[in-house]
Amino acid sequence: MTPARMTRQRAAIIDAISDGDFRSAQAWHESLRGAGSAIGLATVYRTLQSLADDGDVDTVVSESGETLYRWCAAHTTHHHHLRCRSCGTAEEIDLPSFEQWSRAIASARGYTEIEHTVELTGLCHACSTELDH
Amino acid sequence: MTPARMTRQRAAIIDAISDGDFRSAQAWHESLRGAGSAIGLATVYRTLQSLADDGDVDTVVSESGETLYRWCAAHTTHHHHLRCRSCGTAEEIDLPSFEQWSRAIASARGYTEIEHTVELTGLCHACSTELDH
DNA sequence: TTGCTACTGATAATCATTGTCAATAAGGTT
DNA sequence: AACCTTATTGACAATGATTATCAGTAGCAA
Ligand SMILES: [Mn+2]
Ligand SMILES: [Mn+2]
Ligand SMILES: [Zn+2]
Ligand SMILES: [Zn+2]
Repeated sequence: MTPARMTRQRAAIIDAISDGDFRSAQAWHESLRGAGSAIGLATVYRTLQSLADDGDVDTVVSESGETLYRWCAAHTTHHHHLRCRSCGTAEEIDLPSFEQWSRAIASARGYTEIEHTVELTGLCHACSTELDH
Repeated sequence: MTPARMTRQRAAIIDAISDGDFRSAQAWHESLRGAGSAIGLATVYRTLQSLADDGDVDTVVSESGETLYRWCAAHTTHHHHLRCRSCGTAEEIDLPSFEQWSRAIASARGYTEIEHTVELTGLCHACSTELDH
Protein backbone atom coordinates (compact mmCIF):
# COMPACT_ATOMS: atom_id res chain seq x y z
CA MET A 1 0.00 0.00 0.00
CA THR A 2 2.47 2.65 1.17
CA PRO A 3 5.25 3.13 -1.35
CA ALA A 4 8.50 1.33 -0.62
CA ARG A 5 11.14 3.35 1.20
CA MET A 6 14.16 4.21 -0.91
CA THR A 7 16.83 2.77 1.32
CA ARG A 8 20.54 2.63 0.54
CA GLN A 9 20.18 -1.12 -0.04
CA ARG A 10 17.22 -0.79 -2.37
CA ALA A 11 19.04 1.82 -4.43
CA ALA A 12 22.12 -0.38 -4.64
CA ILE A 13 20.08 -3.31 -5.90
CA ILE A 14 18.26 -1.25 -8.51
CA ASP A 15 21.58 0.14 -9.67
CA ALA A 16 23.16 -3.31 -9.89
CA ILE A 17 20.43 -5.07 -11.81
CA SER A 18 20.13 -2.32 -14.38
CA ASP A 19 22.68 -4.09 -16.52
CA GLY A 20 20.17 -6.39 -18.12
CA ASP A 21 21.05 -9.98 -17.24
CA PHE A 22 18.96 -12.62 -15.55
CA ARG A 23 20.73 -13.78 -12.39
CA SER A 24 19.76 -15.50 -9.16
CA ALA A 25 19.29 -13.61 -5.90
CA GLN A 26 22.47 -15.20 -4.61
CA ALA A 27 24.39 -14.13 -7.71
CA TRP A 28 23.16 -10.54 -7.39
CA HIS A 29 24.14 -10.64 -3.73
CA GLU A 30 27.65 -11.69 -4.68
CA SER A 31 27.94 -8.90 -7.27
CA LEU A 32 26.88 -6.38 -4.68
CA ARG A 33 29.30 -7.70 -2.08
CA GLY A 34 32.04 -7.73 -4.70
CA ALA A 35 31.27 -4.07 -5.41
CA GLY A 36 31.79 -3.20 -1.76
CA SER A 37 28.26 -3.23 -0.46
CA ALA A 38 27.68 -4.86 2.92
CA ILE A 39 24.09 -5.74 2.05
CA GLY A 40 22.55 -8.88 3.52
CA LEU A 41 21.30 -11.83 1.52
CA ALA A 42 17.80 -11.71 3.00
CA THR A 43 17.49 -8.10 1.96
CA VAL A 44 18.39 -8.99 -1.60
CA TYR A 45 15.70 -11.65 -1.68
CA ARG A 46 13.08 -9.37 -0.14
CA THR A 47 13.85 -6.39 -2.33
CA LEU A 48 13.94 -8.35 -5.57
CA GLN A 49 10.55 -9.83 -4.73
CA SER A 50 9.17 -6.44 -3.87
CA LEU A 51 10.41 -5.04 -7.17
CA ALA A 52 8.97 -8.01 -9.01
CA ASP A 53 5.60 -7.46 -7.36
CA ASP A 54 5.65 -3.91 -8.65
CA GLY A 55 6.50 -5.08 -12.16
CA ASP A 56 9.93 -3.43 -12.11
CA VAL A 57 11.72 -6.74 -12.23
CA ASP A 58 11.09 -9.85 -14.32
CA THR A 59 11.44 -13.33 -12.85
CA VAL A 60 12.08 -16.63 -14.53
CA VAL A 61 12.78 -20.10 -13.16
CA SER A 62 16.02 -21.67 -14.32
CA GLU A 63 16.57 -25.26 -15.34
CA SER A 64 17.89 -26.05 -11.87
CA GLY A 65 14.87 -24.51 -10.19
CA GLU A 66 16.40 -21.23 -9.02
CA THR A 67 14.47 -18.01 -9.52
CA LEU A 68 16.31 -15.54 -11.77
CA TYR A 69 15.76 -11.79 -11.69
CA ARG A 70 16.42 -8.98 -14.11
CA TRP A 71 15.38 -5.39 -14.58
CA CYS A 72 12.24 -5.08 -16.70
CA ALA A 73 12.56 -2.79 -19.68
CA ALA A 74 9.09 -3.18 -21.15
CA HIS A 75 7.01 -2.29 -18.16
CA THR A 76 3.88 -1.57 -20.07
CA THR A 77 2.68 -4.77 -21.65
CA HIS A 78 2.65 -8.44 -20.86
CA HIS A 79 5.65 -10.08 -22.50
CA HIS A 80 8.07 -12.99 -22.44
CA HIS A 81 11.79 -13.56 -22.80
CA LEU A 82 14.43 -15.09 -24.99
CA ARG A 83 17.27 -15.84 -22.59
CA CYS A 84 20.81 -17.20 -22.94
CA ARG A 85 21.31 -20.18 -20.62
CA SER A 86 25.02 -19.50 -20.48
CA CYS A 87 25.42 -15.80 -19.70
CA GLY A 88 21.90 -14.72 -18.68
CA THR A 89 21.49 -12.07 -21.36
CA ALA A 90 17.88 -11.73 -22.42
CA GLU A 91 15.62 -9.96 -24.84
CA GLU A 92 11.97 -9.20 -24.33
CA ILE A 93 9.55 -10.52 -26.89
CA ASP A 94 5.84 -10.47 -27.25
CA LEU A 95 3.64 -13.15 -28.71
CA PRO A 96 0.38 -11.48 -29.67
CA SER A 97 -0.95 -14.44 -31.61
CA PHE A 98 -0.05 -16.90 -28.86
CA GLU A 99 -1.80 -14.86 -26.19
CA GLN A 100 -5.08 -14.95 -28.05
CA TRP A 101 -4.72 -18.51 -29.21
CA SER A 102 -4.03 -19.87 -25.72
CA ARG A 103 -7.07 -18.16 -24.27
CA ALA A 104 -9.22 -19.50 -27.08
CA ILE A 105 -8.14 -23.11 -26.80
CA ALA A 106 -8.40 -23.14 -23.01
CA SER A 107 -11.86 -21.64 -22.82
CA ALA A 108 -13.01 -23.91 -25.64
CA ARG A 109 -12.22 -26.80 -23.29
CA GLY A 110 -14.14 -25.25 -20.41
CA TYR A 111 -11.21 -23.75 -18.50
CA THR A 112 -11.39 -20.40 -16.72
CA GLU A 113 -8.82 -18.21 -14.95
CA ILE A 114 -6.36 -19.03 -17.69
CA GLU A 115 -2.68 -18.31 -17.23
CA HIS A 116 0.36 -19.32 -19.21
CA THR A 117 4.11 -19.49 -18.99
CA VAL A 118 6.26 -19.22 -22.08
CA GLU A 119 10.02 -18.96 -21.99
CA LEU A 120 12.51 -19.33 -24.80
CA THR A 121 16.10 -20.17 -23.99
CA GLY A 122 19.19 -20.85 -26.02
CA LEU A 123 22.78 -19.79 -26.41
CA CYS A 124 23.24 -16.21 -27.56
CA HIS A 125 25.50 -15.46 -30.50
CA ALA A 126 28.50 -14.62 -28.31
CA CYS A 127 28.16 -17.75 -26.20
CA SER A 128 27.47 -19.92 -29.24
CA THR A 129 30.73 -19.01 -30.94
CA GLU A 130 32.72 -19.11 -27.72
CA LEU A 131 31.58 -22.59 -26.65
CA ASP A 132 32.09 -23.76 -30.20
CA HIS A 133 35.93 -23.31 -30.13
CA MET B 1 21.24 -48.86 -20.73
CA THR B 2 19.86 -52.08 -19.27
CA PRO B 3 16.08 -51.96 -19.03
CA ALA B 4 14.66 -51.05 -15.62
CA ARG B 5 13.72 -53.97 -13.39
CA MET B 6 10.00 -54.36 -12.88
CA THR B 7 9.99 -54.30 -9.10
CA ARG B 8 6.90 -54.42 -6.91
CA GLN B 9 7.43 -50.73 -6.13
CA ARG B 10 7.80 -49.69 -9.77
CA ALA B 11 4.65 -51.58 -10.71
CA ALA B 12 2.74 -49.95 -7.85
CA ILE B 13 3.81 -46.48 -8.98
CA ILE B 14 2.89 -47.09 -12.60
CA ASP B 15 -0.48 -48.43 -11.47
CA ALA B 16 -1.12 -45.44 -9.22
CA ILE B 17 -0.24 -42.68 -11.68
CA SER B 18 -2.32 -44.16 -14.47
CA ASP B 19 -5.26 -42.10 -13.30
CA GLY B 20 -4.22 -39.01 -15.19
CA ASP B 21 -3.59 -36.21 -12.70
CA PHE B 22 -0.49 -34.12 -12.18
CA ARG B 23 0.68 -34.56 -8.57
CA SER B 24 3.90 -34.07 -6.66
CA ALA B 25 6.17 -36.96 -5.71
CA GLN B 26 5.12 -36.50 -2.10
CA ALA B 27 1.44 -36.61 -3.04
CA TRP B 28 1.90 -39.80 -5.05
CA HIS B 29 3.79 -41.24 -2.11
CA GLU B 30 0.88 -40.49 0.19
CA SER B 31 -1.62 -42.07 -2.22
CA LEU B 32 0.49 -45.19 -2.33
CA ARG B 33 0.83 -45.34 1.44
CA GLY B 34 -2.89 -44.77 1.78
CA ALA B 35 -3.48 -47.69 -0.54
CA GLY B 36 -1.47 -49.95 1.73
CA SER B 37 1.92 -49.89 0.03
CA ALA B 38 4.97 -49.57 2.29
CA ILE B 39 7.01 -47.91 -0.43
CA GLY B 40 9.68 -45.39 0.54
CA LEU B 41 9.67 -41.73 -0.46
CA ALA B 42 13.11 -41.84 -2.06
CA THR B 43 11.97 -44.71 -4.24
CA VAL B 44 8.99 -42.70 -5.44
CA TYR B 45 11.28 -39.83 -6.41
CA ARG B 46 13.75 -42.09 -8.16
CA THR B 47 11.17 -44.09 -10.04
CA LEU B 48 9.20 -41.08 -11.22
CA GLN B 49 12.40 -39.54 -12.53
CA SER B 50 13.37 -42.73 -14.25
CA LEU B 51 9.95 -42.95 -15.91
CA ALA B 52 10.21 -39.30 -16.92
CA ASP B 53 13.61 -39.94 -18.48
CA ASP B 54 12.05 -42.68 -20.57
CA GLY B 55 9.23 -40.41 -21.66
CA ASP B 56 6.58 -42.46 -19.86
CA VAL B 57 5.84 -39.64 -17.42
CA ASP B 58 5.37 -35.91 -17.97
CA THR B 59 6.75 -33.36 -15.55
CA VAL B 60 5.70 -29.80 -14.89
CA VAL B 61 6.75 -27.28 -12.26
CA SER B 62 3.94 -25.92 -10.11
CA GLU B 63 3.44 -22.33 -9.00
CA SER B 64 5.11 -23.14 -5.67
CA GLY B 65 8.11 -24.72 -7.37
CA GLU B 66 7.33 -28.39 -6.80
CA THR B 67 7.75 -30.83 -9.66
CA LEU B 68 4.48 -32.51 -10.65
CA TYR B 69 4.29 -35.88 -12.40
CA ARG B 70 1.64 -37.62 -14.45
CA TRP B 71 1.42 -40.56 -16.80
CA CYS B 72 2.09 -39.52 -20.39
CA ALA B 73 -0.60 -40.47 -22.86
CA ALA B 74 0.88 -39.01 -26.01
CA HIS B 75 4.25 -40.68 -26.02
CA THR B 76 4.99 -40.12 -29.64
CA THR B 77 5.36 -36.40 -30.21
CA HIS B 78 6.59 -33.35 -28.37
CA HIS B 79 3.63 -31.70 -26.68
CA HIS B 80 2.44 -29.45 -23.88
CA HIS B 81 -0.33 -29.36 -21.29
CA LEU B 82 -3.45 -27.54 -20.23
CA ARG B 83 -3.65 -28.23 -16.50
CA CYS B 84 -6.13 -27.40 -13.75
CA ARG B 85 -4.38 -25.66 -10.86
CA SER B 86 -7.00 -26.90 -8.44
CA CYS B 87 -7.35 -30.64 -9.08
CA GLY B 88 -4.37 -31.47 -11.30
CA THR B 89 -6.41 -32.78 -14.23
CA ALA B 90 -4.66 -32.12 -17.52
CA GLU B 91 -5.05 -32.46 -21.23
CA GLU B 92 -2.28 -32.78 -23.74
CA ILE B 93 -2.08 -30.23 -26.50
CA ASP B 94 0.28 -29.56 -29.32
CA LEU B 95 1.32 -26.25 -30.75
CA PRO B 96 2.63 -26.92 -34.23
CA SER B 97 2.77 -23.27 -35.26
CA PHE B 98 4.44 -22.21 -32.01
CA GLU B 99 7.19 -24.78 -32.31
CA GLN B 100 8.26 -23.47 -35.68
CA TRP B 101 7.73 -19.85 -34.85
CA SER B 102 9.85 -19.98 -31.69
CA ARG B 103 12.76 -21.55 -33.53
CA ALA B 104 12.51 -18.93 -36.25
CA ILE B 105 12.49 -15.90 -33.97
CA ALA B 106 15.30 -17.24 -31.79
CA SER B 107 17.64 -18.08 -34.63
CA ALA B 108 16.84 -14.78 -36.30
CA ARG B 109 18.36 -13.14 -33.23
CA GLY B 110 21.47 -15.31 -33.36
CA TYR B 111 20.51 -17.88 -30.76
CA THR B 112 21.33 -21.57 -31.06
CA GLU B 113 20.42 -24.67 -29.03
CA ILE B 114 16.92 -23.31 -28.69
CA GLU B 115 14.53 -24.75 -26.14
CA HIS B 116 11.19 -23.62 -24.88
CA THR B 117 8.73 -24.16 -22.07
CA VAL B 118 5.03 -23.60 -22.57
CA GLU B 119 2.41 -24.48 -20.00
CA LEU B 120 -1.22 -23.46 -19.85
CA THR B 121 -3.05 -23.57 -16.54
CA GLY B 122 -6.53 -22.65 -15.40
CA LEU B 123 -9.48 -24.04 -13.55
CA CYS B 124 -11.21 -26.94 -15.28
CA HIS B 125 -14.95 -26.85 -15.81
CA ALA B 126 -15.69 -28.90 -12.69
CA CYS B 127 -13.45 -26.79 -10.44
CA SER B 128 -14.72 -23.55 -11.98
CA THR B 129 -18.32 -24.26 -11.09
CA GLU B 130 -17.47 -25.71 -7.70
CA LEU B 131 -15.37 -22.77 -6.51
CA ASP B 132 -17.97 -20.42 -7.93
CA HIS B 133 -20.81 -21.48 -5.51
C1' DT C 1 14.24 17.11 15.84
C1' DT C 2 11.10 13.65 17.01
C1' DG C 3 8.39 9.58 16.52
C1' DC C 4 6.46 5.99 14.18
C1' DT C 5 7.31 2.03 11.84
C1' DA C 6 9.14 -0.07 7.73
C1' DC C 7 13.50 -1.99 6.67
C1' DT C 8 17.77 -4.47 7.64
C1' DG C 9 20.81 -8.45 8.52
C1' DA C 10 22.69 -12.28 11.22
C1' DT C 11 20.90 -16.42 12.08
C1' DA C 12 17.75 -20.21 12.56
C1' DA C 13 14.09 -22.72 10.39
C1' DT C 14 11.70 -24.75 6.42
C1' DC C 15 11.10 -28.03 2.98
C1' DA C 16 11.57 -30.27 -1.46
C1' DT C 17 14.91 -33.00 -3.26
C1' DT C 18 19.20 -35.78 -3.36
C1' DG C 19 23.02 -38.63 -1.31
C1' DT C 20 24.47 -42.71 1.61
C1' DC C 21 24.88 -47.46 2.28
C1' DA C 22 23.67 -51.89 4.14
C1' DA C 23 19.97 -55.10 3.12
C1' DT C 24 17.03 -56.97 -0.42
C1' DA C 25 15.25 -59.06 -4.52
C1' DA C 26 15.02 -59.04 -10.07
C1' DG C 27 15.96 -62.01 -13.28
C1' DG C 28 19.47 -64.30 -15.94
C1' DT C 29 22.44 -68.53 -15.53
C1' DT C 30 23.66 -73.12 -14.31
C1' DA D 1 15.36 -75.22 -8.06
C1' DA D 2 19.36 -73.31 -6.06
C1' DC D 3 22.71 -69.59 -7.28
C1' DC D 4 24.92 -65.05 -8.62
C1' DT D 5 25.34 -60.71 -9.95
C1' DT D 6 24.01 -56.28 -9.26
C1' DA D 7 20.19 -52.97 -9.71
C1' DT D 8 16.93 -51.45 -6.43
C1' DT D 9 15.16 -50.32 -1.99
C1' DG D 10 14.31 -47.46 2.25
C1' DA D 11 15.56 -45.31 6.61
C1' DC D 12 18.10 -41.52 7.44
C1' DA D 13 21.29 -37.76 6.83
C1' DA D 14 22.68 -33.99 3.93
C1' DT D 15 21.97 -30.28 0.65
C1' DG D 16 20.57 -25.88 -0.84
C1' DA D 17 17.44 -22.35 -2.05
C1' DT D 18 14.23 -19.65 0.15
C1' DT D 19 11.67 -17.85 4.24
C1' DA D 20 10.85 -16.62 9.15
C1' DT D 21 12.65 -14.33 13.48
C1' DC D 22 13.54 -10.42 15.92
C1' DA D 23 16.33 -6.88 17.94
C1' DG D 24 18.58 -2.94 16.08
C1' DT D 25 18.49 0.78 12.44
C1' DA D 26 17.07 4.42 9.55
C1' DG D 27 13.31 6.49 6.05
C1' DC D 28 10.47 10.16 6.12
C1' DA D 29 6.29 12.69 7.43
C1' DA D 30 4.88 16.02 10.77
MN1 LIG E 1 10.27 -7.41 -18.80
MN1 LIG F 1 2.41 -36.25 -22.19
ZN1 LIG G 1 25.12 -15.81 -23.74
ZN1 LIG H 1 -9.96 -29.02 -11.76
